[in-house]
Amino acid sequence: MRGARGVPKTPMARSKDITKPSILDAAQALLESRGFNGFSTRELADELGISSASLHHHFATKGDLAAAVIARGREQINAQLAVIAAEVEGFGLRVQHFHEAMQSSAMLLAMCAADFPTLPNVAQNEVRQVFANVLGWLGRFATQARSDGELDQDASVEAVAAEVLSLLLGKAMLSRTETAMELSVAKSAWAWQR
Amino acid sequence: MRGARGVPKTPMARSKDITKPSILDAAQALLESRGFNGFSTRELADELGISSASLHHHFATKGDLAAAVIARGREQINAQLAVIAAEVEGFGLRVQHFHEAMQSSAMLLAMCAADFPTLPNVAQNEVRQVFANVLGWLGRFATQARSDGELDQDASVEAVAAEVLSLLLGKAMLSRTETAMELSVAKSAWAWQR
DNA sequence: GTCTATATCGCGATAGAC
DNA sequence: GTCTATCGCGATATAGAC
Repeated sequence: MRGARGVPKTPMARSKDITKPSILDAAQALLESRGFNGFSTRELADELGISSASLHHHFATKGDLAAAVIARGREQINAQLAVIAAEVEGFGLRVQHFHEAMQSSAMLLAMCAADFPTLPNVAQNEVRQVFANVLGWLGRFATQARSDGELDQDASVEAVAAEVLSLLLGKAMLSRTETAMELSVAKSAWAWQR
Repeated sequence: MRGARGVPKTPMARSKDITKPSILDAAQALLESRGFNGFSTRELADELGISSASLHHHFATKGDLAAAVIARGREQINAQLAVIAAEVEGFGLRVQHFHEAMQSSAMLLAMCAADFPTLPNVAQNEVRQVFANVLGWLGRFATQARSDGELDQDASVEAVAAEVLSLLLGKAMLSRTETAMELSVAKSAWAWQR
């Protein structure tokens, strides 16, 4: 498949090319830093060096754009979770790897949660899916950990999953306030890591 | 001090009165549900049954309004923290009471963190203050707990404080996504509660 | 302290030429 | 697929009468 002037599409875009991924990258950066209602499509277009009309050619509405960003993030997250599921053993270790792997996605997830009630429906649906995926993944291995005795028999797997994810989201939120405090991972934290 | 028509100002406002607290209540509700960039001053005015011009008479700018909401929240929080500090013993118990008492403020704090980069300066300053207060409070008692042996000697008090607050913020964020999962407090969670 | 009316701006989105 | 130009609207905020 070739572009209008015979330029191959797939190979590494040379400097000036506007590709969907490049749009999504810039959009995600704005979404993470300012939130869905905190940036304009014009601003994004300017940053990409194109007009807002051109931007709307690639994504008809701002909601579609957000949905695409989230959908891409979800796929990346799912891929990372699959790797951890396959290559890491034990709930404590999996949670630890989860935490590390999700560093790159935590802010997007957290801002999507914050903006959720004001997001267009297409985007809301994507957000629901990511969170269901992540909570499901955590819940699955929490259940397994409970069977294996790594978690207390009377622990609520939903609560454990929600806490693991909440801690990730909360740290992302806290990091936005510029309140000086070490956010390094505590060695003190979790019961099941002891 | 009396109003224009000889009506006493302080005593319990009768149904139709627009008082600053009543404005702050409505503003806080919108701030929590939609975020600073997700609602308009007109919307707030409509909800209060006054014109947007009247609203601007009470608070000159949207930023001033947000700042006032946050300042009020900070005072309430500080009062609650003081009570816990005075009446509760032990870090584990204090954290537990902290969590319960902050339920009413968690969403405001979390949304302020999310919106932080886009907030007007007056509001940002208020946000910085609340977070510094809360983290300071937690850090103070974490330090004490470390001295008392309730926390490991090599634990980072900053990290512990940040984690306690992050978990609170994160749960508030997660609750926004409508992802079905029990959010009840896990009995499994914290090392220092064991 | 409330109102109507308006100023001024920026937003998301579209039209239509190239 | 990009552009210029513009539409229609809603945002924050102000002016000035009552």
